[in-house]
Amino acid sequence: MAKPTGIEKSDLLTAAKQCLVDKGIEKFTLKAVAEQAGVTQGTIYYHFKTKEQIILEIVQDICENSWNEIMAFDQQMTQSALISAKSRYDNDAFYHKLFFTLIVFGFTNPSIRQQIGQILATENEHLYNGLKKLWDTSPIEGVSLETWSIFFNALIDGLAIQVMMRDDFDVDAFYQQLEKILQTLHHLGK
Amino acid sequence: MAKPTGIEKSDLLTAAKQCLVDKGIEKFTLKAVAEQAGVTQGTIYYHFKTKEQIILEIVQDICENSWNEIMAFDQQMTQSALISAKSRYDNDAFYHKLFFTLIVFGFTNPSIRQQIGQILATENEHLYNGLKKLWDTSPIEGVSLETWSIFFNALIDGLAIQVMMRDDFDVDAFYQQLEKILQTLHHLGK
Amino acid sequence: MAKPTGIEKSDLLTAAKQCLVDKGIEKFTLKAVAEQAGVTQGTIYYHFKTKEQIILEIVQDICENSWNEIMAFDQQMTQSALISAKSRYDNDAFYHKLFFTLIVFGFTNPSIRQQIGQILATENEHLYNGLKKLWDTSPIEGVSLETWSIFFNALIDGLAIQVMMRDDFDVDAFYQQLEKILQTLHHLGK
Amino acid sequence: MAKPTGIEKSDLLTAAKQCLVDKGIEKFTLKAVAEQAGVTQGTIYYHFKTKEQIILEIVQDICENSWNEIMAFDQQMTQSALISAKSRYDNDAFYHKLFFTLIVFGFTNPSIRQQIGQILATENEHLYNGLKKLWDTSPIEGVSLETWSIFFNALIDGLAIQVMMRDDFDVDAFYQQLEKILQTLHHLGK
DNA sequence: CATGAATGAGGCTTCATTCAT
DNA sequence: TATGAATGAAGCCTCATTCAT
Repeated sequence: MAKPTGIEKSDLLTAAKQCLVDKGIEKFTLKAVAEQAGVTQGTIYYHFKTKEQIILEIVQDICENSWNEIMAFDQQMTQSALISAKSRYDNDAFYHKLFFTLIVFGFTNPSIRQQIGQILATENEHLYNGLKKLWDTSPIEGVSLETWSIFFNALIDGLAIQVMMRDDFDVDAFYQQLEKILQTLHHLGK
Repeated sequence: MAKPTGIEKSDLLTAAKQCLVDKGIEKFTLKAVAEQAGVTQGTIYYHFKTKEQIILEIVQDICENSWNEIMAFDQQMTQSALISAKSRYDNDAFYHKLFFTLIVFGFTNPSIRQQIGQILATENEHLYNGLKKLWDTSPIEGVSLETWSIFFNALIDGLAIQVMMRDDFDVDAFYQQLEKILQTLHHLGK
Repeated sequence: MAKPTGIEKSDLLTAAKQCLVDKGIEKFTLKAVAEQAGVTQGTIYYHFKTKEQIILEIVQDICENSWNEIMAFDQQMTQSALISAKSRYDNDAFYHKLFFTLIVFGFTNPSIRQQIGQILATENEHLYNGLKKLWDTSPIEGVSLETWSIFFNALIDGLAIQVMMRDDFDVDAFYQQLEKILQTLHHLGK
Repeated sequence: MAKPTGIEKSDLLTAAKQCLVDKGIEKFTLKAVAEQAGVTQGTIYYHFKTKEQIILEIVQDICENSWNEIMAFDQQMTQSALISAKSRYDNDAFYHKLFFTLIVFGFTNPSIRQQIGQILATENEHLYNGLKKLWDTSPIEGVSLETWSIFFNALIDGLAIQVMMRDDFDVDAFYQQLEKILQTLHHLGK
């Protein structure tokens, strides 16, 4: 008993994220996390002070790490990649479920809420940088690029909801038309 | 003991909604609902078979009733009313919190998920009807009005998230610029 | 509301017996009895003061009524009818289950225990009367007919247990050999 | 809080048996077991998955352990020891109450019923072995020793019922006459 | 470092019982 | 006479958390 397992905090966080998405908020128990990670409950308490702390660190982790991966598309930004990359169901249902779950946590937990706000701000910024590369100026006068970035970020999240909740949502058809909207906007700017 | 209270199922549902928003998923307990409604836990079980049933009936209730009130703006639909009405924070943070909470419930509960999908479809339809009145044809060729309704519905939900999670979000400034986007789209269609 | 249902105490007792056997002691609830009888729980409280009272009246009912039917075989008493009649599984698994259930109730309820004791005494007496008709004198000197009646009554109950609890119990084979035992005893007495 | 108690599963089972006999099926609560064992309810759930599991393990325990003690008489088997040993009220009212209680549980729980059946089969076997030592051959032609063992086992259980339920049952007088029956059977075999 | 045993508070649920109608 | 709404106590069970080893 009491052998080093070589398990690190990040492993526990990964297990915790998986649990949160798989079981939902109500059944997100430390027992479940421990099982998922292959350790005992006691071990979790060696790494985290409380259950809430785990959730907080998940949020921080997303803020710091996950974002990088998700925003890798930053590089080869094209027209509709703007939106599609983060929204395609297959790629990130997991991420979006996790994200929305944390948002709902945020409703009653100021500290989480604030961090989620921070993440959103960062997302907006990333989109802003992407837009700057694509568009010389805003396609519509009086609408700043900052506003456009918020606009698209909101669109991304809202679409994720539709995709996740509606079985009959035709993602591909929608993106084809979305592409046209973006092209039109692009031409407006010239 | 055991006197009629004159309390009806709808009162319990109202109390339950309030609790769900106030306390969050984890602390959404039947004790809390009972207290909120001014009855005993036993009474709740006289009206609902299980806790899950309460949540299900909340979703159904939203589907059937709440929507009417929220969509009252259907009548005097103007340009940006399209979006703003449902999104203004002060008006319906309650509704949006409730809605997102149920969405997250839906992640792990197929039966709820399906109903939420239904609600989204209905929302899309309402927006579609509003758009038909505003626009003779789609402002952009190849983009159907159905797509636009999904587009705006997603935007509404995504914005709600930003509004709810970010203290520094300047709602008014954003809506002013959103208005311009809508005007531009409107003129495109001519 | 509040219509006479023509339901009488005996109907409720019948329903209660059925529940007791079907659901077992732990799940013997008044709700179950009410459903079985097709009335509401309130109705039960019109006829019985408490749940315990129902059980008590079941015992009394068995003591007074059921016994007559079960002991109808008294008339055509033959050799092994002595035992078989009351023991054949198909005929009275119901009765035996009820009886043993009440016995176990009696372990912790003196008033029930006493009545069960009374029932057993009556059973012994019935068997005694049957034996008197079959045998002029006891087949074994020094063993009274009273003892034989207890002996056979115990055998009947003990066999019922074996029959009820063992799937592989070969009732017919056993009774064939039991018949031989009884015949031998019969001849001993001559 | 949360200090090792040195209590083991077998201690909890012992406490549970005591409760089952003392309080009866209906009042056999985990709270009662916990108090009897001097632990908290939570501790019980650390060792057993459900309440039903406790009952199941009681049955298993009887099957494996108790039997050895009870059947110690196997060694010095004499005539009526055959029956008396297991039946004398003072010795094992506890065991018999427990046993009958479990039988009644078995009525509505197949898994328990099956194990009880197994126990009965084992009892029959033990009696069979005892009989083989006492009797060279069966006292009555056509009646196998297996049948006799079932016969006596049933008698034992049936008598236990009479002894437990009737205050006025004269155990000693009955056993004296039972002895005579056994002697007669013994002589028949010669 | 890590564990397993233990805790106690609290959650969901059932149930006997009551009472106004 | 019968009912349905309501109650509150109690039951089973889960869970975050603690602590000796």
